[in-house]
Amino acid sequence: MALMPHQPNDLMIRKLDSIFPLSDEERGALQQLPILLKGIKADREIVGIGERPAQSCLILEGFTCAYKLSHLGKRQIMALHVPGDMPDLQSLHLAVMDMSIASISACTVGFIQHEDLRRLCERYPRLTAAFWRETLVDASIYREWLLNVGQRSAYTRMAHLVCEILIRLKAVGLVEEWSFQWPITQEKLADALGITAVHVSRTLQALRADGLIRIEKTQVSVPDWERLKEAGEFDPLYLHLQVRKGA
Amino acid sequence: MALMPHQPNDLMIRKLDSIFPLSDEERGALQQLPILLKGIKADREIVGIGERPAQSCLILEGFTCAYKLSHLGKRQIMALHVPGDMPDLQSLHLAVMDMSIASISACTVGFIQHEDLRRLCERYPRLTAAFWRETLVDASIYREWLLNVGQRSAYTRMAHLVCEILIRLKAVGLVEEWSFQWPITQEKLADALGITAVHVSRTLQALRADGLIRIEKTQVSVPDWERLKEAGEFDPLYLHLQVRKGA
DNA sequence: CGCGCAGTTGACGTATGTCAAGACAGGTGG
DNA sequence: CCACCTGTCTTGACATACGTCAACTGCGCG
Repeated sequence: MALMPHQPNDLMIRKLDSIFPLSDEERGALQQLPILLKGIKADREIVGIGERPAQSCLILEGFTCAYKLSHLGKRQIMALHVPGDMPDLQSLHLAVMDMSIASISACTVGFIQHEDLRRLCERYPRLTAAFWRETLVDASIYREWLLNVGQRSAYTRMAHLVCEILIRLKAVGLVEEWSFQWPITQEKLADALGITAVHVSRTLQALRADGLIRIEKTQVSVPDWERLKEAGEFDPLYLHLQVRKGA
Repeated sequence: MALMPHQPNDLMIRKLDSIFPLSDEERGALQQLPILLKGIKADREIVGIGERPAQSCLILEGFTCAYKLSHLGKRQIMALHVPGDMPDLQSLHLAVMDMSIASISACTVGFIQHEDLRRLCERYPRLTAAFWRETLVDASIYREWLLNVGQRSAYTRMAHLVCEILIRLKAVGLVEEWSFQWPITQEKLADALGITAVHVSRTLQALRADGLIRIEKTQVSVPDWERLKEAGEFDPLYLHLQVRKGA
């Protein structure tokens, strides 16, 4: 398994280092950062809207999501998080949570005190930049989801989401042979895509019939990446996975 | 007029100071920041997707928007910017633009070199935090728009957008008597809300018929704020306009 | 004066929602 | 080990918010 749940600091260090090469000193400082591990069952709220957390969390295993409710009780999932993500890093500078974070599968989460993060940022400005950048990538993903939900058909939207999750999981070593574990119900997919669960069912069937995805239990496989990418109008630029060099 | 286009630094200082009280030294440093002014006509691209800007911009007068296109050429406007906003501050840490910025009315924009911003941030960590926070508020607005586009009816969406613009303009002193200048076409509203221009027309008529808004040329008036707020399911929490005190 | 863009209106089409019934699978208790 | 139960997914019939197309109006600008 590429994931190392018992070394949460390493997961964070590897992720930051991959786009923002760290010095030994910075690496050492991150290694020292206290992270409190916690196992969480599926469908549990981790942070609620309106709260004022004194810590941020780091996903180590499993999946979480960020969501809000409309007045009619309809839920919009605004982001899905995979291992390595820090879903509420924003709370470091925005006192009040404007969304809720919940687990969508059983997961392991690490908690980091804001106090510790602030100290770290004060001493290492480059780490500040790295964390800031993380939140900017989150924002970029929100923008792409807006395009997805606002302008694309259910079919394209779904294909796009599968592409995104595949690439993000690949980046943390959780994809093998174009195949990955993705324990998510159709109802949650519906909330993420802004359609109904019934329509998710039909849309997935269409994607399967077209040979773009295969699903067995919670295992998703992509037999033809190029075709899925095209169907989802997917361009990974918005994930900012590399610091693209040159002009 | 509350706006001072000839003192761009002041606009920025006032905005940052209002949520993040600045020391005299920080204020002085911001005052020194070179800002290059430029007048821009309506419907001009200011920064394009794929570019690698060496500067960020600050809106001084008028309105701009951030957008992307789907493969079918449909446009999603992901954000509207009002005076005081920095639409592409993100480019400070994300090398490649993942969206385009364009004027939606004639406007005055100030350009700030990344180099200068970086120097400023290195010397004044609290300013780093303030700028970081700005980008976090942008992200929060994207999230609310996702909820808006994904889960609410056209009628509610439109009411919500009007509420948001009113509050944001109010924050920079551009609202008088629940009334403000908003030179935006219905086609652009359509692109922002993820509906068609024809449907915008009908929706605005419904809002007018219900006495929630009045429109004369480019002047928008809100006769009954409480009712509009309710119709738009609007809660300004997500704008993070104050650092809410206490638990 | 007239061109052109923005907005309006009506008729009609459709992607997606709603409701409701049934199938299936996984977990639990007897 | 079976029986049951609950949550998830599927399927069909039908409803609707919103899209599409096209014609028309009005107004600002050259």
